[in-house]
Amino acid sequence: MPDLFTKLERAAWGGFIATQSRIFRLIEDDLRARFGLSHTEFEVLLRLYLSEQGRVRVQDLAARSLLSTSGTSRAIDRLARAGHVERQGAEEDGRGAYAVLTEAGRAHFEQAAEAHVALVRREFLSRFTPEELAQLGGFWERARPDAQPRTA
Amino acid sequence: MPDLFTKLERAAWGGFIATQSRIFRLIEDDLRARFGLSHTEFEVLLRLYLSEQGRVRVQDLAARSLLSTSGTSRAIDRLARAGHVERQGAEEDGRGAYAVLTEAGRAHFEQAAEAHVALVRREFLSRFTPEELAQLGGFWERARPDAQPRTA
DNA sequence: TCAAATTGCTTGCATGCGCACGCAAACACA
DNA sequence: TGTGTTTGCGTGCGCATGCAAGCAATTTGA
Repeated sequence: MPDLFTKLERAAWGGFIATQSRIFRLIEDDLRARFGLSHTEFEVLLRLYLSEQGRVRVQDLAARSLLSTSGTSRAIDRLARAGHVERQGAEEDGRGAYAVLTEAGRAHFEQAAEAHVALVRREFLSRFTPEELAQLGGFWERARPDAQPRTA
Repeated sequence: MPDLFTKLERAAWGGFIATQSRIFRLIEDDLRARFGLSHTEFEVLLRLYLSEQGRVRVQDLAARSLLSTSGTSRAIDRLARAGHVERQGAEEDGRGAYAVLTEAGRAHFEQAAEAHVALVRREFLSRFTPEELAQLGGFWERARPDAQPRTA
């Protein structure tokens, strides 16, 4: 491994890793300290917030996140204990369950989201010009699984 | 949050997140399935491999990784059980302990590292031209904590 | 010189996670 | 309608992790 990557590759990949781990740690710590939320819980609240009625089926939450169904179920447990969401049986399917954002949860999330965005701007986005941001966006498009490598 | 980010920001930041989580998942799964290693354990082996004598003090390992001292201690436990490393008391300090790479561990790591590099190339590096890789490297420099935001 | 403070590492405990499993509801289909 | 299968969710279990505490070795300082 010491020489398996070229200098160029090391700068591109190693920097990616370093940046990612640094910023994620900051986000985790900030959300936990100021809002009592894990990144996972924040993601769940985000999905609920973006949804029409502020409610989403457990399964849909799991599918959209990186969490398993059981992990999602437990995240909802924690959020429910904190009063941010409530469980609600699905009328149209007796097996199903909704997680529903409470008013308190909505307010709490809005504050957390604002802080989150500020942190991402401060630690990441603000370092680049608009042109560079667009360029980054283009890079990520090409990093997607279905995209083709340069040398096919 | 729905409109807290601009389109431009969303492309740059959201793509970063998506790329990161996708590739890390691939790496984790591959290392686990083919080499029985977690990313954490791989990191520990890497540090040992890069060291002079194939041995590093527990504390130094912890400082370089994202793991706590206790987490490092347990990672060494697992690697020792698998025969990849051995513990060795420090001659110069009776409290200290080295993790030492065994020959088997070295061979195992070399294979894992090769596979790791291949995966990173296939899923990430190969998507970019050398110029773009250099550009990415430059971006990560500016994303470092000590770097200044564009608009100071 | 020797007791107090510090250091290096390990261990008990609590937490979050995924996997496998269980239960109940829904569906398929004869 | 009845039975076998599938689906949606929650729960038991094992594992990895961080924090706080413990233990032994070293360093400090009067």
